Amino acid sequence: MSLRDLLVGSAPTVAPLLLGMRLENRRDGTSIIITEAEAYTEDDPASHSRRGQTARNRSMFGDPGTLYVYRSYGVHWCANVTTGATGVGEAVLVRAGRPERGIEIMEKRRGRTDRLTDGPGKVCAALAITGTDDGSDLVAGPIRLSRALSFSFGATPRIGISAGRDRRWRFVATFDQDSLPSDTDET
DNA sequence: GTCTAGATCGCCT
DNA sequence: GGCGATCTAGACG
Repeated sequence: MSLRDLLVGSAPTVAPLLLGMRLENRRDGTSIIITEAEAYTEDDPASHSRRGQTARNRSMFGDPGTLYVYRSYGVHWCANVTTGATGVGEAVLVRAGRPERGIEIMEKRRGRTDRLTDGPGKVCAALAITGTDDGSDLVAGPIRLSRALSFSFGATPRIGISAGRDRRWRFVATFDQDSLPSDTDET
């Protein structure tokens, strides 16, 4: 399944799938591994798309895989991955990540060496994502989303119970060993 | 036209 | 835990 196909799904479905993915700025090689994501939909009172399309949230209604960037509190930029079919106002906010590559550059941008990307505004600051990137394509553009950790996951019956085994509510991820970040990447 | 709340962050106490 | 920074869409008059 292509990344684009994956992003056609609804935001609450796509959000957990973004965990473990890489978000990178190909202009300078900085990247993070996404660790927190939040879904926003059209019928969501907290969503910018709740009252239909406007000039600001236009990207949220764009093709799946579009980057939606907005300014928060007039100070910070926040990056979203647009999901759902074109014309549907859904997106997933990249809330936090783990620094992966170009850490020195990100440290310089953030003016510190700890907590580089543990908030949505910080993610954008570290990766130098701004309003000018709004509407760009996350699959082929300068700010790019890609599958970083090679893993598969499945749902199985829960362990150690006799009743309710038909509910396959145990979720397991299996990682490819060499796709895991090394310990030396720790922030 | 004016007011206000907001998907935040860093610094202050 | 509180607060100010600083911008914008939407609500209200």
